[in-house]
Amino acid sequence: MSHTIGIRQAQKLKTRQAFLDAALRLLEKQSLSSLGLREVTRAVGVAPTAFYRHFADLAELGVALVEETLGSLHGLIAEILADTGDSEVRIDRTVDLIARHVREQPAHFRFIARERHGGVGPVRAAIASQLHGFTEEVTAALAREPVSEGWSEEDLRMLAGVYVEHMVMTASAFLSAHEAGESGEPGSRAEPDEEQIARTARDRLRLVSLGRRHWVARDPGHRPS
Amino acid sequence: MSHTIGIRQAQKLKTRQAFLDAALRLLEKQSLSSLGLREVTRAVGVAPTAFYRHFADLAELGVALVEETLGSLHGLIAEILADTGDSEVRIDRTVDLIARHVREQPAHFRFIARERHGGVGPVRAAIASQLHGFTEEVTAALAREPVSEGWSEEDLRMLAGVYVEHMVMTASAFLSAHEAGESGEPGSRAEPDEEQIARTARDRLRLVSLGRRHWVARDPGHRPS
DNA sequence: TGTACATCAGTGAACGCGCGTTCACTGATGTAC
DNA sequence: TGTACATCAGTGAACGCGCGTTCACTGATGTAC
Repeated sequence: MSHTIGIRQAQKLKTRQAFLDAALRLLEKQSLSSLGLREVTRAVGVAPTAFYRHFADLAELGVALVEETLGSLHGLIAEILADTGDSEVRIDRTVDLIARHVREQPAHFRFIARERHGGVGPVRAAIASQLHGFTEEVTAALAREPVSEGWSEEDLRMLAGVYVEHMVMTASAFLSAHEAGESGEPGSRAEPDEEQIARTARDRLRLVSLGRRHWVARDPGHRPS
Repeated sequence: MSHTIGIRQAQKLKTRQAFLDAALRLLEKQSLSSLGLREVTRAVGVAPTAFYRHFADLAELGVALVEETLGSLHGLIAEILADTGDSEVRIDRTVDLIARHVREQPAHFRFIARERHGGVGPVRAAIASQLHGFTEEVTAALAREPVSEGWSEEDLRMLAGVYVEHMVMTASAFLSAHEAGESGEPGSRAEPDEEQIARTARDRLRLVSLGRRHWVARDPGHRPS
């Protein structure tokens, strides 16, 4: 091989990953703006100062975490979009896919839900940028479908946005179910369980699907841009 | 009068309100979990210890803030629902109403968006409870409309959830527009302006409206509860 | 109405603590010859 | 391959600071008679 990465670089990457993992775990119970630098280094088992070899501050770590988290989701998006055909089956598969991913890596989804509107600007911006990218991907995929004939670019983008928002919202709902399921839920109001959430998510997709089928483009002369 | 509230009690309420106002202002730039007790008392202009005369901790203040914020929104919900008829006009009015409220009290909406999935449990619970209440109100209002004939309770609740989520989402989108508008926006990607957001919000409502019109209840024999 | 005592919203000093950041360092890894 | 120097990921002591919470207090307001 031309150049295997050195021991030093490999160890550095390992430590960096340890920072990301530890932070993600700590962020299950709190938000990024209340997370402490020393808290993270303590969890990793290194001196506080070691942190600065990898990140300038916690916001930078947060942005890295966004990229790791949402980068891994491009696969999910592709998987959903590949599942073609606008049938009941497709809707079922989509919702199951989201449910499974949330069950498998809840911390990642919780992090995104929490920081999407959280108190750390650069992290909010990174999430917004990634979600925007998802919407673009979905828009392009929708444009390829025969059903989309006659749809304007703007309308397709709107529809794609609905799907992406629905995905985020459904993931967040599944998370609430897990949370409520963990505690003895002595609360007054009964939390919906995973199957109820899945049913609602499917119905929402059906609703949107129906709307899509009957969509009529607005008069293009109205409010020309 | 039988019993005017005393000077002492009046002063106490005034101070309490000052706490809420100061906190809400500070929370425009950060999240509740990073807000400091001393930060709030400093903004109000009282000694740190005065805080404990009103709240046990910042989570309790947060919950009070949720009640103040979302309590004031019941009016908005009622206003939207009173605006009957499933027409273009109704959709326009609804979106305008949200836009106006967000413009008038952005801090309240930002607080809800931020803390809905934030790091403070009791506050999350309080927001969830209020939004659940909104959904119930909307469900009841939808049930009263003639169009809803043949709809199951569960389907109506699903539809109501879509409307409430759409409201929250639209409010949050308007907030992003204000944020981006304030800075010189040197960012790479151009943020949509208020009119673009409004147009997308209206289109989404149209999509849902179409779906509603063509809705067919699932086979009730499927998955009996 | 006037007086004597009770209440309690807000004070201010004091505390111990964990924070983020600095700095000079160490010793394993990398590189040039 | 062996040696001598350079790099740099991680160390550990030290710093000044603001935090949340405690406590005994003060003095205006409330109340009983």
